[in-house]
Amino acid sequence: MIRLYDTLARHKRDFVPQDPARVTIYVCGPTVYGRAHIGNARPAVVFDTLVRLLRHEYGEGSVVYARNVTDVDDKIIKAAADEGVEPQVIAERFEQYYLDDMRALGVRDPDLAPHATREIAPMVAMIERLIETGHAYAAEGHVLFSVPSDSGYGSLSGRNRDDMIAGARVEVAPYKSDPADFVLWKPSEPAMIGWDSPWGRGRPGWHIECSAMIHAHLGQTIDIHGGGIDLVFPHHENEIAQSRCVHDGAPLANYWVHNGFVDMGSEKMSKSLGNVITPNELLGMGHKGETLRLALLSAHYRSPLPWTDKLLEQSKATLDGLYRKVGDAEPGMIDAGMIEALADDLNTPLAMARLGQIHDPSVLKASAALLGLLGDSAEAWFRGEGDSRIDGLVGQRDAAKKARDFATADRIRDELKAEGILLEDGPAGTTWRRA
RNA sequence: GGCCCGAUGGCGGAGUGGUUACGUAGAGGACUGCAAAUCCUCGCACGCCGGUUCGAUUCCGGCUCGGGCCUCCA
Repeated sequence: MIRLYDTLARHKRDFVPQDPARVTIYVCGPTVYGRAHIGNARPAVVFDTLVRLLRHEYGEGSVVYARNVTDVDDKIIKAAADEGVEPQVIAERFEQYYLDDMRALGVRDPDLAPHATREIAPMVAMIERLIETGHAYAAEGHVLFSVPSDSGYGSLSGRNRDDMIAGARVEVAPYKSDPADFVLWKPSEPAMIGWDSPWGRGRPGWHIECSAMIHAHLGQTIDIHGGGIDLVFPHHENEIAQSRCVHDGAPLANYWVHNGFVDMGSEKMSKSLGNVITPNELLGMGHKGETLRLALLSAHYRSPLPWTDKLLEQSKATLDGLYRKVGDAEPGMIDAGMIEALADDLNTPLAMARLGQIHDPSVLKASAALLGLLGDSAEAWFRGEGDSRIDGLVGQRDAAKKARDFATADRIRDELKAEGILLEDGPAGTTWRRA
């Protein structure tokens, strides 16, 4: 039995899917206007791990995982204008980068990747329905969701309308009939990307996108909805309101799962704070994707994760040890203790501890796969590309050692060490690996 | 101001009302030509003050500090 902390219920709950043969999970994906940073990578890795666990529990083909791509958005429009290209050019470029970066971290592609620009019709239909039922209204080319029309509003984030208005930091637009109302549709100027609609040419608001695509691809009520903790309000709160009002009160998701932030120094990593580091940069510095993945899984997903060089060192050292142990084993049985740890609200640190206790290499290999780790051969992990020059030098040193010319042997070893090649003399001869 | 989290050994990080987390770093030993790897051993860790209890790092209250959200945000 898998247990998950449900943000809506505010405690851990036994996970019971509506249909074990079709478990549905939707995670908010990237808005593709820039390169993903390591904080953006956390939900991708966390939910990839959750999906691996679900597939193990319910069967490979019994889980439908959707992660959307927001490819129309004001930041994309701005980036496109800055470069003098169409928004689509920006969106396609950064989506590709995103996929490349996430794959490098061992994140498998989702089953479905709906794009906002390809799903305008369902969004318009949903907005029309909201207007018909009195939950939305058109004003000055905009369509707004009427928050006072939804009595259940605020249940996810735990805040009421008065709190929101009292704490509002943004000026209220004049066309809103209530300060808490949010945009479903906004007008586009003639030169700007847009679609025709009953309310004139325009583009969708951010929140309606997810509601409409979830309904179109996964159904009225899904099992799990995931995303970063910052999406709880307003994004997910608004999704809930839209979907519930359209579907006669049916819940949008039965479980709400949110990951915590990656911290840089003493504050969160975010583009607006300008303190980001990207997987792309880290990969370029010689760190391996798997090291980044382990680092992201080293804390429980709901805790903040401080990102430091030391964390990367320690993650790398841990993987070195695990790869030494696993060698070139074929996957066998999965360790029950590891599954138990993951099933308890995806306790990856505990799962890692269990992993370290496994002695059988084939059990280790199979168990680590559930975390998306140890997928390489030890050979590939330690050496990467083969290198005949190094093999030659190792041979020379071997000969020197046999002749008891340790000065020469040590010189060769030191020279290789200077370029990051470590030699190890074992009973079966000398092996080398990259630091 | 409103709402919500967290505080564990050098570092990262689980967990538990009374017994070893684990990883990483470090110390000592074995092994080794020397290293590396490996194996063995080691370190009075649970923010502060009260309370409950035979006993609290673990439960309750207060405090201090740190962090997040309050319509850009994973």
